Amino acid sequence: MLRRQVCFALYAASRALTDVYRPILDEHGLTYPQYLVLLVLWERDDGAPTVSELGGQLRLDSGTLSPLLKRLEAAGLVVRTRSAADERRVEVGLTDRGRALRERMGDVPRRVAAATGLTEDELVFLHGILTRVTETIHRQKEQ
Amino acid sequence: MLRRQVCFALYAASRALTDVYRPILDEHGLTYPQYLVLLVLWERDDGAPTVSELGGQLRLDSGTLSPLLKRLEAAGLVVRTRSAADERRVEVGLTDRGRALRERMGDVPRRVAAATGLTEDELVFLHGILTRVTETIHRQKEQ
DNA sequence: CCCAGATAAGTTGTGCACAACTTGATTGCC
DNA sequence: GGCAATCAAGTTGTGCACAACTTATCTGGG
Repeated sequence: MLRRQVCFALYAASRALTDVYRPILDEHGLTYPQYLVLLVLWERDDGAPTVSELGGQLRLDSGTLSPLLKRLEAAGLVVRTRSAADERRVEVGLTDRGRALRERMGDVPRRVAAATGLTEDELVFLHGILTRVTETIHRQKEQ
Repeated sequence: MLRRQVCFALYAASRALTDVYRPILDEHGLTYPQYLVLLVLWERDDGAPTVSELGGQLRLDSGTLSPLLKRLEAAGLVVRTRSAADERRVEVGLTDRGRALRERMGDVPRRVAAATGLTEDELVFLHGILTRVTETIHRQKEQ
């Protein structure tokens, strides 16, 4: 009964994969959600996104992001600055240390993918199906 | 970069699906992990499993389960009793109220599956791949 | 029989997630 | 220009997850 539920499979797989990340990210003193935030920042080093923009990409709200970003700032990886144009916004930018981390963590995705034991094709397929589930759900919620 | 990672897709899909469960489970005053515990108990109403056995099925430790079970007990859905044979163990059994809930929640899986927008075949395939990922990871960890 | 090591559950502390709320800034309608 | 509605970020409170530790019980080798 439990074993047949896709939802449990998804929940268990997500936690199992986080278990794979944990020791790897721990070498850099990061948690998985912190790593995700850095991925977004590395991707668009041009303009520093606001907390909301980060939340839009990761689907996390300020209740989660505010303390997380405070910890990343305390670790010297990001800086938070009030926008001059709109004082409500807070822009999140990388420090040199945060930027430098990108190179040192370049092999993380490959190491994790290897630990899943899936082929390239399976990973692509899995990615497609999961993304579709997520988008279907979010589309329904907006209506 | 972020969008391409299977791990993010898995993390996002898992949270999206929990979002689908939340309002449905909320009707019964349950959280998703609490619902999973009840699924295990409903499945084997013969013998009351111990905390460890529950943890083995759900891959959760006593640090997570102890307070969760205390809340389920406070809600009148389960009872925890020290095993007579081995006083270290605590057996988790259903109350009448906990058993009765099974009927009332019978349509939950169908309602959630519908919200994913996936076909039956896709759900089966997704389940297979996710289970395999989880087991591959856990097998590696044990070695 | 005894006690060292193992085992089961619980506790403590940290870090997400998320709901509900607060505070301060901005926008649009009049 | 004034102010109600909106919006961005942060705060508070609850409930997982999980590591590290504590306490109580059990087991097996000597």
